Amino acid sequence: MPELPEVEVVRAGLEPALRGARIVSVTVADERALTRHPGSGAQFEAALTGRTVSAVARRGKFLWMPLDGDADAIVGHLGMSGQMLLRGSGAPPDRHERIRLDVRHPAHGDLAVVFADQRTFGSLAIDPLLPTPDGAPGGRGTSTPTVPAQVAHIARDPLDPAFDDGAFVSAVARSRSAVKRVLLDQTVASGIGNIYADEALWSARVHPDRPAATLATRTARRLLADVRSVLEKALAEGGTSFDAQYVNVNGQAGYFAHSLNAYGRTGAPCPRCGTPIVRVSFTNRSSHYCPRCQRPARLRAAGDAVR
DNA sequence: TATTTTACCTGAGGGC
DNA sequence: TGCCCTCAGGTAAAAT
Repeated sequence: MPELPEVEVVRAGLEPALRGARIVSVTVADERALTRHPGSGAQFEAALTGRTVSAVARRGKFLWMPLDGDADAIVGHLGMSGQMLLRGSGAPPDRHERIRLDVRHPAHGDLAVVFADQRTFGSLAIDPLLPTPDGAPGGRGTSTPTVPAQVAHIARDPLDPAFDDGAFVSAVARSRSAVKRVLLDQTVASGIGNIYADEALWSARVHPDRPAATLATRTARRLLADVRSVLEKALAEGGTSFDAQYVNVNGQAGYFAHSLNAYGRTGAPCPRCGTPIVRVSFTNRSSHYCPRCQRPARLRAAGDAVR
């Protein structure tokens, strides 16, 4: 499932092919891929034809491609199963292909960018660019301090140099929700999904259901550090692939699935202590954790003060 | 206001 | 072989 590392792999793959490329034609094969776009498929096609892509940017799991003039951008979200694939000009349709952009790059020639999406949770849209409140660049891949309107309510991601650590720690301290829920809240920190939430919590030895506000400040900071190291390691390995659902722009899978310690390892021994990893239901999905390393509650004075 | 639940969607895989 | 059921889960809207 595409989370921050997977989306960053896609962004980095698209960047050299799209930066400076002119959109020659657009084909919307399935309008369900435009659920966040205010206009019709025909309007989407007409509005983009002839425009030039100036960058490929990302914040959290959102991608966007600013267009000439820097007033608007193509915004994309991969949802559960979305893919952005680079194909040769005239390549046959991909399975679950929803939208195709035919582009002409001054150095790389004619290419096709295919948005394919089995479960149709992902989408593309044209969206105006708004200034960032903090004046810092909107996200990875751009130096311009703007974000698409649809991304404006999302927090920066933990790998963003302008990420506000203090705001994260205070959001954790304020919330009565389970700490895993806070990690998944894109308005607190973006880019974290079910896989990396489980991995970071395992790494920090924090139980997913523990009320966020019960974490000591130093524990919250350690959790944030573990979030970062898990994301960075996954990024270095090309992201996590379980099946054909997540691939880079060339259709290749990532390797991080081999490095998972908790997620998807139900019944397998915890790499730290050997206790079998358990899986529990968590808001229509699953949490995986070590019942020995990640205790549901600790005595605050004894536990957090010491470690 | 803060938090929780639900809808959206398709294909893989298990059970019978 | 084929049908039915469950599961995967990010986001935003709706409900509490």
